[in-house]
Amino acid sequence: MTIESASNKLKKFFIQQRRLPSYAEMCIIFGFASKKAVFDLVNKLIEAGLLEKDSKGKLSPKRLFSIPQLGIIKAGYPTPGEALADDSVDLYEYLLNLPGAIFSLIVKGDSMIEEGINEGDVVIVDKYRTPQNGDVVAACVDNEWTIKYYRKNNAGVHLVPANPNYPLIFPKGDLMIGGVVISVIRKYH
Amino acid sequence: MTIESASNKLKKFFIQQRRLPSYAEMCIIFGFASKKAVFDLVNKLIEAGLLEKDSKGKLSPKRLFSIPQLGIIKAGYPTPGEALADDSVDLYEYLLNLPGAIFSLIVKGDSMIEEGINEGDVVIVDKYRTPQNGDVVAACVDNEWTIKYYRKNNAGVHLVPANPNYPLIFPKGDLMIGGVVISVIRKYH
DNA sequence: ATATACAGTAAACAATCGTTCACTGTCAAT
DNA sequence: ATTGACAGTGAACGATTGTTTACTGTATAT
Repeated sequence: MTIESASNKLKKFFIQQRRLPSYAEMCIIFGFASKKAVFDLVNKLIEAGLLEKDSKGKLSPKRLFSIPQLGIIKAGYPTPGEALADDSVDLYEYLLNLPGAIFSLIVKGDSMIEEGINEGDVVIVDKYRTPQNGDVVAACVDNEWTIKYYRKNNAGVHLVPANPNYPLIFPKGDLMIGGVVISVIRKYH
Repeated sequence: MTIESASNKLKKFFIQQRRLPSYAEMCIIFGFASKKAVFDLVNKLIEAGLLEKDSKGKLSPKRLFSIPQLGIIKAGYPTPGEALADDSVDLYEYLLNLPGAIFSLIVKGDSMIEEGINEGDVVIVDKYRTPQNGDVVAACVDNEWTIKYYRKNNAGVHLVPANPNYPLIFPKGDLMIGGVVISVIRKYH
């Protein structure tokens, strides 16, 4: 049983059950007859930095779900750059740290395309954040949901699309801000 | 102790420890002196659909980290639309189901801005996916990393930026495709 | 042939696990 | 004043936990 194969099996279990298996369960997963074999393997996984034990000796995934962050990539001209860093970003942690009062929406249309929000993207909206000038907001204008820039001046609030082909929106009736867009997630394929 | 407050405390614990606390630990977290009080509260959380017990009676988070998906938002003109759905997307699950051989990069520059990839965005790259024509790829051209469209014709492979202000790249030397961009994550603020 | 290291088995350990039971107080309704 | 419903205490339960120890092969190196 290689470390690689073991960590994959733990990963699969964690995704399905949202917890790590006990040593007895690992016996089944790994095909061992003795918990000692699991015990040794787990210690290797800890040494490899994939798992860790907290102060109470309880097991938890450490790097099991972290995505190695290789550095900064130039999207403009390729420029002489430093070697890719060996850092790692924990998206797991990032997502779990989102505030409590959030919801997500699937974007349809292209009025925010110049902001880099495409059709099909998922936007995550914080309900209770107070919108600042220039924030991307999900708003309900005259009973329809839309996603636009939030603008406020002494004339009042209006909504601006990032795509200049679309007009500004000056809400005639009621304007309800559903929340401020705090994250955009796009999945290719 | 309200369900709301309890689930927030569990959430906080899970984010820090990547596991649910035991009933004894919950006593401390919730401020109870008896595990029975915890037992009752956990049952309420299960009834509320926030936690669940698997076939072995082990506790795991259910909706604790799911983000309610309220539906589809029009980013173009506000159009008469259906009421927002009461579905829910589990980003937690989405992230955990990413393939194994991935890494992430922070984007610098604006050559992919028309694809909706902005400076500061995090792109997630699958190392081993075979790039198709039109895929966004992270490539190492003449020893520099860059992110571009992948184009292949009978003349060979070249890289195309989404921003027309930048030139096509015909690799003189070696071209190494670091991988295919499978996801883009942007965080505002 | 012998020694050494490695990987797994099998059994036992105290500690902790989730669960249950009988009980205590507190509040609201009758 | 009495009742009933809640919410929590405190102690006890068998089961399971992670860990340890002694042992068994099997392969490699000397």
